[in-house]
Amino acid sequence: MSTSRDRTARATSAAGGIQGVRARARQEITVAIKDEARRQLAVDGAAKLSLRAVARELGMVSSALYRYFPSRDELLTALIVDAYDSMGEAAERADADLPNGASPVTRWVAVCCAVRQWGLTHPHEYALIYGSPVPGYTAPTTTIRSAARVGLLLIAIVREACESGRVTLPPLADEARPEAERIAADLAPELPPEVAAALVAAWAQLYGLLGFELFGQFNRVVEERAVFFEQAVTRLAQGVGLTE
Amino acid sequence: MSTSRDRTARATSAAGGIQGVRARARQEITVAIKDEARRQLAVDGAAKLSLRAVARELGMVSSALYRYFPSRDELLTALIVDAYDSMGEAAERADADLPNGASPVTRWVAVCCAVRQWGLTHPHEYALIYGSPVPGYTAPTTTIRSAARVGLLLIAIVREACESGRVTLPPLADEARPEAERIAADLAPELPPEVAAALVAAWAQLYGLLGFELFGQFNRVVEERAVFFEQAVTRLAQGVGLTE
DNA sequence: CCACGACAAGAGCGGTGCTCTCATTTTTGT
DNA sequence: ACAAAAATGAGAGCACCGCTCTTGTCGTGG
Repeated sequence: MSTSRDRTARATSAAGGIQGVRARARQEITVAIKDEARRQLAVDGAAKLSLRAVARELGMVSSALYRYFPSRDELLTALIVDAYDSMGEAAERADADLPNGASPVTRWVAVCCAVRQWGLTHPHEYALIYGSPVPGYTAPTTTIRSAARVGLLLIAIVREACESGRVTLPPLADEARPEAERIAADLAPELPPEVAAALVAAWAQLYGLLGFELFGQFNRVVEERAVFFEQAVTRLAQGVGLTE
Repeated sequence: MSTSRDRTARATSAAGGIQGVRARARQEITVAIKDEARRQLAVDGAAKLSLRAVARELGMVSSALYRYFPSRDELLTALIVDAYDSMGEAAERADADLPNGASPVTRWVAVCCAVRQWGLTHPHEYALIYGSPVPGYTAPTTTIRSAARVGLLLIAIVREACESGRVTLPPLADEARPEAERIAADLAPELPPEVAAALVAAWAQLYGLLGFELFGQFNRVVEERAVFFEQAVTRLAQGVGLTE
């Protein structure tokens, strides 16, 4: 009788920690699944990611996997969120690693290059998030926070540059003003409308450059891709009005 | 006896034309397969395109389809080539439809808008060619001719603008010069290196803008996408040095 | 201590891409 | 003109896929 009490106690304190062994195991298995899936993703690409193969590799039967992810798409969604976060973190770290007084242009270029570097290191994950997310599909709310990290960082850089008077941009054509004002109001009210609009455009263009490099469109066209990219994103910085 | 001769004769002249009935049938069935595949692509996206479903819809058995396309990937490649051509044709027509003395900037914007319009009309086909073509994959030689059409058109516009002295761009930073010269030499020897390099960057950036719109990255960010796009590609034109 | 709920395992369903064999039909060489 | 050769279609079958359902086991909370 005392033994059984001991066992119960152990289950909810010593061995299991605060959550109990089961909750702990669930968490561990969940990340194991994601890790293995990410591994297969990096090798074969998203199209060939197979729940059965993941399960097989983990020594479990495929149906067991559905206790952790209700479908293959849900697994992919989880990988997407992780990828956004991984990329966002890389970008933020690149910015944070800069010496304190770094100029806005320097920060902008550093962040862009960090994004590129992340993409080069994780091409399939990049394809997963910026490739072809089924046209018509809108990301679940849980992803948008992670997805926005790089964008928010770029906004912050430009905002700070703005506040110290290091952003100048010619005024907008009349027909483009209203939408620019809308964008600025939604995205960064502190920014002049023409800067906010230019920033959104530059943001998209950055991923155009990177996508072309990663997806082979630059094959036999651009060779020295690092210098080409740096040159292009420097001009992008000028395009949003960053002057130093 | 005369009947058998007649039948033979018909087979190689009247009914079959110069090529024989079989070659003709092969051609027709090939396009029928591609049409049906394109139909399914437009509905469900590339991931769900299924040879069996195509065969079923065409009233043939799935194995018969392999007489026309050796694999699902080959079918997709054929669709890719057609998509590039369709898009290239749309762009070329938009340029050709302009009044004769249209300025380079006007032509540039018109071509970009035509590309956008094509993408909006064929989102899944756009995703097929500019989405995620398996990182590491290099397009078969047959596709590059079709893939280059829009690019060549943009080059032509800039070249003509250049010849009439309507292109000016600040000189390049030293470290970016060699690669710019390489690009110019390979792509358009008539163009100044800084223009050629800027053109390649603008080309990629155009697809960044379009991809973000088509793939939902602009959801809840940009609303008036047509005016935003036109504004952005106008600035892209300025970025390659087009002045009017 | 026990009933409940989380879990792993297995069988199974309908689908996929692709291969192989076999009969039929067209083309082609003599 | 006829037989050999090549092209085509049909069908069965293999291995794999995502996903569901049932069954038995084992932590866990009342």
